[in-house]
Amino acid sequence: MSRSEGQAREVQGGYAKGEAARLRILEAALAAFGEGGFKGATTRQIAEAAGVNLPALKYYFGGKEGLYLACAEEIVARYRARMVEPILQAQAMLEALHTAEVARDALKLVIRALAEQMVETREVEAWAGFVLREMAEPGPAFDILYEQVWQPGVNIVGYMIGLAGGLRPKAAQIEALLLISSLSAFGASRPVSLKSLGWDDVEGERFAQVMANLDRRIDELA
Amino acid sequence: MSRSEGQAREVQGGYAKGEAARLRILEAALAAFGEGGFKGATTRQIAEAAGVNLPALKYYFGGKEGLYLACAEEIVARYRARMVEPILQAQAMLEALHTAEVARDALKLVIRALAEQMVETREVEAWAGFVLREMAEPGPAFDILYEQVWQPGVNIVGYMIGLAGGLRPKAAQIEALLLISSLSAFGASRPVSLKSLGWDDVEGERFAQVMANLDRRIDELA
DNA sequence: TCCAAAACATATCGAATGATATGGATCATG
DNA sequence: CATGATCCATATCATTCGATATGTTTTGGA
Repeated sequence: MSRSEGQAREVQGGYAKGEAARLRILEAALAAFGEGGFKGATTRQIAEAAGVNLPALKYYFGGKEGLYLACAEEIVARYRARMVEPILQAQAMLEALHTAEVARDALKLVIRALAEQMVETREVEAWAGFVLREMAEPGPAFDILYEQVWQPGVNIVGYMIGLAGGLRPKAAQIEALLLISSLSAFGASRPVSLKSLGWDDVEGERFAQVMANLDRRIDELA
Repeated sequence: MSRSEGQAREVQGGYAKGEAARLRILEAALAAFGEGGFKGATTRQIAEAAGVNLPALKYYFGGKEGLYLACAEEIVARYRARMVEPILQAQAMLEALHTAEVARDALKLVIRALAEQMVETREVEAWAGFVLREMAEPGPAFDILYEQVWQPGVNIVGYMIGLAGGLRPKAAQIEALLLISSLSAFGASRPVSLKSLGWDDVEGERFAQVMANLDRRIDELA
């Protein structure tokens, strides 16, 4: 008897080989789910992309849905890894000097970090699709993504917008939603945005141009 | 021999009964594809929701993909029906008086019309999902939606932003993308936005609050 | 070296899905 | 009312998909 019910396996021993395969599967699944959503991606396609055979998915993740949830947790982990520092820094700035101007600078920091996540690599294009899809049509991973990524993000941005200037609390919340949603232009729907702009990437000077627009918008909150 | 190759049927005679069924199928398909995307929706589910049997889909639309394309065309038609008037009005305003202030007012008109489409009904929530999904991951209907809906929308908004104030042409294009994308907060991902705001709809006073934010943003373009 | 745990592979099953063959019911019109 | 076009229903096929039963190879520690 290997492992009990259809549950996923938990790493325990010092076996390193399997962990590598686990990661390959996770990576392939992130890309596949990000593109096609839960139903759009097939287990065979993921297995092939990861260079493993079909039962490996059950072996490591218990099945398709387990793999999907594991992807959500991985996204949360990566999001946190990238956002913890800028958010801490923003909070430090605000504790040191509690003015509207500092709030705007702190907000720029956070928005820049979010934007960098959106733009970074092809890999991120996948998880942006994953998150936005799950927010649009709640699936198995909705709760974890909403509570761990979306809601905290909207809250902190809304809070800072409130401190930043002339918006009343509700208007600040709405502004936070609009601001974060506008980032999706370079997240999930980036290919289209690039086509509209006649660009073929969003790096260097081009990323700076986008950030200039976002920064200007934050300055206008004064 | 009824009709030639797997092609869809074209209405010709004065038969009215079939047209009603055709519309029921189209409506059900819009909702289903809007929620789950091309692969996420099943033909049986659509047929049942429309109150017809399975072969009816082939009979009227030639198959699943034909139905999908018909949905895209229907979306284009509805979009045009709602946007033609505000766009004509905006153009008339600009022809009468070619100033930045008028441009901002004209832009408010167009953005309001777009926002109303996003907010309107549950029905629109479906096609917003349809369009955004197709923009995120190009499928069979990408071309028609991009050329007939997305690109013209971005262009006209970008043009007006350019007229509206202090943005250089490229910055105006970027701003147009950000502005339109921010509307998706109340389009595809509306349920989440409502949850974040503690609202249960976006009507009346609440829609006015959202529009106030958007209008303020347009005023700040000066 | 030995062996149990861990990792991988082959083959196949049952359900769901898109499609369609085939025939019957309904409708508009001469 | 007869007749062909239009519309609808039953039954079934071939694929694809997720899952898993079963057995083999590899790994790392005693």
